[in-house]
Amino acid sequence: MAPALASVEAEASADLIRAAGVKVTRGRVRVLDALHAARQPLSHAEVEARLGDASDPAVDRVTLYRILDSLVACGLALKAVDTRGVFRFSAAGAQRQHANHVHFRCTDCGGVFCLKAEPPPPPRLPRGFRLNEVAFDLRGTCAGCSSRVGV
Amino acid sequence: MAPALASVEAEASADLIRAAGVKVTRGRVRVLDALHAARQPLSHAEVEARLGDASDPAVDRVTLYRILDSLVACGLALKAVDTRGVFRFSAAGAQRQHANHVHFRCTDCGGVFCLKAEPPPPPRLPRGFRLNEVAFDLRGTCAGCSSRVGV
DNA sequence: GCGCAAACGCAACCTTGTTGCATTTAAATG
DNA sequence: CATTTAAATGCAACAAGGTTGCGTTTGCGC
Ligand SMILES: [Mn+2]
Ligand SMILES: [Mn+2]
Ligand SMILES: [Zn+2]
Ligand SMILES: [Zn+2]
Repeated sequence: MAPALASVEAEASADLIRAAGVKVTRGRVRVLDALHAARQPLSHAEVEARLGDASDPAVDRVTLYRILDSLVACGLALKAVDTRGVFRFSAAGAQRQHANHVHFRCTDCGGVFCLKAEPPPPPRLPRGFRLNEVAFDLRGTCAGCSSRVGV
Repeated sequence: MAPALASVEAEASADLIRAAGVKVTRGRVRVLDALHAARQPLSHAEVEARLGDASDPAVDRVTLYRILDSLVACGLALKAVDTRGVFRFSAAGAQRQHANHVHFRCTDCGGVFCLKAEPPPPPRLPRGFRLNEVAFDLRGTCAGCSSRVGV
């Protein structure tokens, strides 16, 4: 099990990056891997946390910004802004993953939880409005944060 | 034309603020006025620019942030994030209570439109989760932005 | 008018993201 | 494999947008 050499996922990411026509670097492979493994779009800070320990940053902060933008530029990742105004990145192809169900967003920890229920059909829109996406979000405190309220 | 005293619009804004149950201050009146006069949702910087000259700031930067949030909190304004991740504010229509209806959020201009439909009852949550707020948002392009696509 | 909670102004701070520049490296070439 | 070079990286400095803490002022109920 020890991943002494490149894992299968890392090889797949490397191939994607090569096919996209840009240089294959350790940073890009690890970041694209992280995006593929994630169940939700990740912020810069979240990618950073998944890559290296706080003591061993794995990639420089600025380099990570540039890696993320380069993956977007070559079409391997998507960039979108979240409700707090922070950019989030997802591996291309996984973007429609969360279109058909309800989400619970914890206002304490920022965590997103996918619920089983699917959103109801959208109401009729005024003339000229064009619908792109339906977001049915519940906001509150998740189980983890609720339990450690008083510590 | 010289607005030596309070204008008609300022009086209307003051009334709205009073009716919302919060203190009527010069800053709040001027900001709500600016939001009503604007054709598009305004960022903090844009409100600031409309209020005072660069030499005479009219309201403090931090106070303006707090005024904008207070108008949102009492339902007189709506807050949304634009594609750059910057918050934009718009005057709310007749409704002051936005928890009980669906919103359409224009991803082009950041505009928020209150729809008539009310959100469906939330699905059952996993054990330990505490619900605080339900947001049923439709995202897309508003009529105004749709029509000036090619122009 | 008086009193007080609410709002304000100011300084400091934080988070997210960008720019400039010197150094390193992927990978093309021979 | 060695050479070469454009692209990628690391680090420092910077910038915009937004928040926190705290002492002072003010709207407004009495
Ligand atoms: Mn989901
Ligand atoms: Mn920002
Ligand atoms: Zn619009
Ligand atoms: Zn509304």
